[in-house]
Amino acid sequence: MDPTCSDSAAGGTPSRRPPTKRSSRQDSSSSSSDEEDEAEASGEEIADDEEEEEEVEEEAAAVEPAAKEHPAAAAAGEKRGGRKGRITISLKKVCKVCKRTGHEAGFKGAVYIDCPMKPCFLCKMPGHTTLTCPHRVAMEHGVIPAPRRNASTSLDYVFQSQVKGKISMKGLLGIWDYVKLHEKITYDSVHSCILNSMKIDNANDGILYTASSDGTISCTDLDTGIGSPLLNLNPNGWNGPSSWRMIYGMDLNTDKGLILVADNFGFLYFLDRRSKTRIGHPILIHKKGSKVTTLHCNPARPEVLLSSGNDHYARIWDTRKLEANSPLASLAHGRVVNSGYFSPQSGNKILTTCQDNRIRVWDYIFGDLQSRSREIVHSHDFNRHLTPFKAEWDPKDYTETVAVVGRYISENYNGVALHPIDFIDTSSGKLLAEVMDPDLATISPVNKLHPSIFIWKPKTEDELAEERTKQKAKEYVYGSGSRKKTNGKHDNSSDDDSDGDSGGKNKKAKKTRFTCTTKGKGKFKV
DNA sequence: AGCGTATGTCTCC
DNA sequence: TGGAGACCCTACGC
Repeated sequence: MDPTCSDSAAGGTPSRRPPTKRSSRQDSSSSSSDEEDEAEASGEEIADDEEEEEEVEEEAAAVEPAAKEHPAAAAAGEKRGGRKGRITISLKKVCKVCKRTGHEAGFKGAVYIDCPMKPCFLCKMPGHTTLTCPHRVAMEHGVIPAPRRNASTSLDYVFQSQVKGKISMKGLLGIWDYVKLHEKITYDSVHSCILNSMKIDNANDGILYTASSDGTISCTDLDTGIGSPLLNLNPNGWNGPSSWRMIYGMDLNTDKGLILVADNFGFLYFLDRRSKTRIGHPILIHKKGSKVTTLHCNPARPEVLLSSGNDHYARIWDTRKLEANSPLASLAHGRVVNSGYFSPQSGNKILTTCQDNRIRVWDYIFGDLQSRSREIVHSHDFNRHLTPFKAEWDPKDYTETVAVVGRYISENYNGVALHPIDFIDTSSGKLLAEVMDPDLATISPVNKLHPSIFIWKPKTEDELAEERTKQKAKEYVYGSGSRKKTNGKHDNSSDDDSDGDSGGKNKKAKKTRFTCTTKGKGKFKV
């Protein structure tokens, strides 16, 4: 029944991998140093560049004292079954990424050092690393550290009970009022696999719809906790991964009383909310066999549907005349599209998150959709192990410009690597704020902003006018050449970015149309 | 503290 | 076309 228990898991640990053609550049640094050891033991020269690093060599008889200082050497000696011969302990710098010597990549304290042999991890362009990427968000400017908390709070309770607690089951659904934490209820019988989407039916207060990788849609009454299944795409149970259907995308069309559902094979289903029955036949809306990641009904025109999928497309549909291969528009992306959302008020804009490390914005869905209005470089290209990152609109931002999205690349916060949650002005690509908390050391791929509680305060007309004046003064002093320097050859957010540079140069980018209040905990950079 | 491992997509053969 | 293997900053249990 559980697809995750299948034998479909690919890859495996490096130690299980058979040898490949890349014999001189093996997967792990340990294996490559083993090779060097072997080579030296047999008198061969090592082809690698000789760097200035020293090598310590010990005779087998002297292993014991060496092992005290170098446990790895002892382990290596044991592995070889006490084979007599010279033990070489290499102190060469070996890059974990490209396996070459002479440089290192990885964490140095809380700062991650990039491999200079690879393209930039952030914007994917060659010639520089993440640290020097023009799209890099710098932490050093205008940061006000949050006070470290020692006292236990209600959040600590949640953390202790949920994160640290032993939760071995999958598909748990927890519901609580955040001011009454002790009344939290956990349901373990609603789904048997991970929950991918949840929607509360605003027209029927207290009804929650959930979509899961177990292939079912459930409807749960939040007051009574009574749930009922609405749809099961795997009525015949587990017959292997090739036939197991999982549901990721789901949305409600409250006008028509419909629930729209999409599976990991590219098909869209309609459910009638009241009769709890399927309507019509499944319709192929993305490449056959590819996952549909999100569905979103347009808030102003509920018959207009946005789907995004693993086939590198986001598509707009008219659900009144829906047929396969008949989208109103197909929006091409560089890689898998993690999510796509209409803007929350007018529904005229589209915001997508793609695994090519770019957030894309279309300003007007009834205009020319062939090319996106903006493309914002942002670090979120991590899909394995984690829920895919999804940028979302701030639902209470009437100007439909602010989006929230978690960031993958960490920042050094008082010696700790933390992953901020970014607030981005999608009209310019500028970072408005980043939120961090030492108690939140994990990555936050999915974030929901409160529908009514503001952490943003729109600027007054006077403040805006003052900023415009300051900006003009800067342009006069520095000229307009900075944009070229900043963006270089990268085609990023600036197609119609009249303000000049985008995401990375944040000393200038910090102030735009919003300020951020210091309500609550965590760190805000404005 | 350190190791093992689940997990998804992409590229190459 | 499909399968095997690679993959840069995880999170968590043992």
